[in-house]
Amino acid sequence: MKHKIDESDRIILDHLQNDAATSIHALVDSTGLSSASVQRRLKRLRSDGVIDREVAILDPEAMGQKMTFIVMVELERESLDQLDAFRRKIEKEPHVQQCYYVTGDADFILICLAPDMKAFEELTHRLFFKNQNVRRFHTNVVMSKTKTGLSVPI
Amino acid sequence: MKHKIDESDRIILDHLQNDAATSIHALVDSTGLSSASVQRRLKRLRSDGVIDREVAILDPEAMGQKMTFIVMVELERESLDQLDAFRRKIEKEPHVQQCYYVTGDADFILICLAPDMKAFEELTHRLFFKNQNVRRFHTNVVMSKTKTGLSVPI
DNA sequence: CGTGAAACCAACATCTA
DNA sequence: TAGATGTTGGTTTCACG
Repeated sequence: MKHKIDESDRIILDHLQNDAATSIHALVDSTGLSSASVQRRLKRLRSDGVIDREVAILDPEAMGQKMTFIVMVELERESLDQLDAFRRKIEKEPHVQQCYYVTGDADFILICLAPDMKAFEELTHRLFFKNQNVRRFHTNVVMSKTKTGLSVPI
Repeated sequence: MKHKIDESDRIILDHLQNDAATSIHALVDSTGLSSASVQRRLKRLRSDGVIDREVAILDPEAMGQKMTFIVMVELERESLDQLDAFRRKIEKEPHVQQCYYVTGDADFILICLAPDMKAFEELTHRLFFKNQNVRRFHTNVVMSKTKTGLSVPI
């Protein structure tokens, strides 16, 4: 459970979060460990949840999702029930890519994808305007993405 | 280059963005296509950049990055040079996971990771306080992550 | 459908903190 | 003593032709 991550682990993880298909042989080369040892470490890193999952990153543009929006949402009432209700709604909405519950003026910050403005407007209707518990929301349109990904500093 | 994505592609991509290690056989089953066809499609999806890359998602907590911050940054002057300079700085900073250039009050919105408050404070010094061109910045601390990932709606 | 490469797994001896 | 390592070898899986 408690996983002490040493230098070799770091090397392995650094490779994998750039390319999940890195061969064991390549990891053997860069760590200096044996193949068996690398395999054991990999297994542990996965089962301990250090490696959460391995996924393909798709290009949103190519998938027709040409626009990205960052939305700050302020709720009317912040009871636990209301928060959960909102979360559940978000969970089911594929156009919301990320959702953070935060301190400060806003309650939630969302990152949304949509094919165009019209689609986004419809999304805001579904999620916010029709939702009594949303006091207000504020949208920033993304002009360009300087950095994406979910890389963790090693 | 221009990639027309049909229903079978969608099925394939949907699987892969949940699990990059999905076997070709599994894709054959869910698409009804032949093994060869799935392989061809896969190859094209990759070379056309629809599949940008395949990566391991690490658990930030397990890596000692227990805190997440969302930072709105407003620049002093928005000349192209200034924007690029800022971008370059961000690019090199591993603790900045994502960076978006946006419309609205803020110029940039960042998502940052740090082990603790102290480390984040140091980050703000490096990136913002010491930077003449940053007029102001505003931080939201993430209390919980309702939704993470970079999944694209299919 | 067959083939070869790679990943997987188990067993055992060694080393050391 | 408990845990991690390297070696070996056998088995399985899977992509690819």
